[in-house]
Amino acid sequence: MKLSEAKSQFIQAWGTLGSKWGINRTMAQIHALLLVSPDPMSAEEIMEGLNISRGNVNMNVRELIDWGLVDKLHKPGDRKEYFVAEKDIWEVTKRVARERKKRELEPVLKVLEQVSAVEGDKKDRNVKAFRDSIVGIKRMAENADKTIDVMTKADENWFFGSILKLFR
Amino acid sequence: MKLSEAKSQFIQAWGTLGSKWGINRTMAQIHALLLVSPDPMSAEEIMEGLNISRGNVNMNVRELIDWGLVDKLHKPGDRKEYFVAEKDIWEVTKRVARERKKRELEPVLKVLEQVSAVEGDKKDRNVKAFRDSIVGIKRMAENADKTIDVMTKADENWFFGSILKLFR
DNA sequence: ATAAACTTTCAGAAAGTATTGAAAGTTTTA
DNA sequence: TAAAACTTTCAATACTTTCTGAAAGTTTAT
Repeated sequence: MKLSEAKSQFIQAWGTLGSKWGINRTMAQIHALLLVSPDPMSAEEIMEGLNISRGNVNMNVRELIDWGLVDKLHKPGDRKEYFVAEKDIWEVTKRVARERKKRELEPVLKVLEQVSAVEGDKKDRNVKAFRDSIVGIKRMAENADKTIDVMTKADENWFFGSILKLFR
Repeated sequence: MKLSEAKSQFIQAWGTLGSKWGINRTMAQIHALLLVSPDPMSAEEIMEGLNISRGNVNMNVRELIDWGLVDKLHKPGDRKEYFVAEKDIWEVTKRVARERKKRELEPVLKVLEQVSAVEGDKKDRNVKAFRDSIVGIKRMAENADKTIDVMTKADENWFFGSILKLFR
């Protein structure tokens, strides 16, 4: 397989994966493009590489920077801005986990906390069913939350090594 | 807080979470509704509970059944179909993990395998950057894959207990 | 066999999301 | 200071996904 073909297949696949995880397809594709590029790329180059507009590049690159997955940099003697992706995949994984925890898990935990305060007669089966469900979900969410905390401080080999050894 | 209010807040939050994870909002809401209901519900009841159409209920319930999160059941002497959600959240988590692994992780692993076969001169920095990236992502994906295998066979307390103890 | 009770389908409508591209904004150079 | 070289914004548009509801399909009871 030729490099150009391999690249485009990978970019395609990364975009598809992203869109199944609530991430804009183009954003994931830009990320993929930068991941496999040996050098920083300019907005122009990204536009050409993916056949998308300037505005689209700008928006999605900004979002990637926001997630901590891409950095902006300047080359001496050049006024263009260039973009590089964080290449360490474990670092990428941790940043995504941290970000999603903050944006998604934490808000849900807050709601779970609130709705736990449902007033109630223990004999009402509706109240009981609700409480039981919420308690279970809350425990699960708290476990996930703690696990992410731990993971985002760990080294990759240690983390997976330990888990996989444990359950062998 | 009153039960009705708590329920609707929870359903709302679950729907929002779902949509951020690439799951249809309504599907997540139906799931939430069934999760907190003490009894199986009919299509009619779901329609009323969420103010959605018959077709919409049918489609999304089918999808939930497909994911193994909801079961169809019949009450004796009643020709309507009723639906119940799996209430054990650890079981739910494992089924979702298994399903997403199959639908998303495995296809990506296949592509990574394929594009690893890029032909290449080791001196070409483009080839080298591509290879390095793909190798890293592949290793990460394989670790995730194995971890899910292990998790989907484990008991909740054992799984989280062990991880959290390990990193304390 | 047929009517009633229920479920499924699916084309079109509505809602939601992403993209473009031209205009406005900013920074640098001369 | 002015113009060139870039970057950012955003209203309009295109695209994608979801939802509706009426019609078609299926099952059950008599």
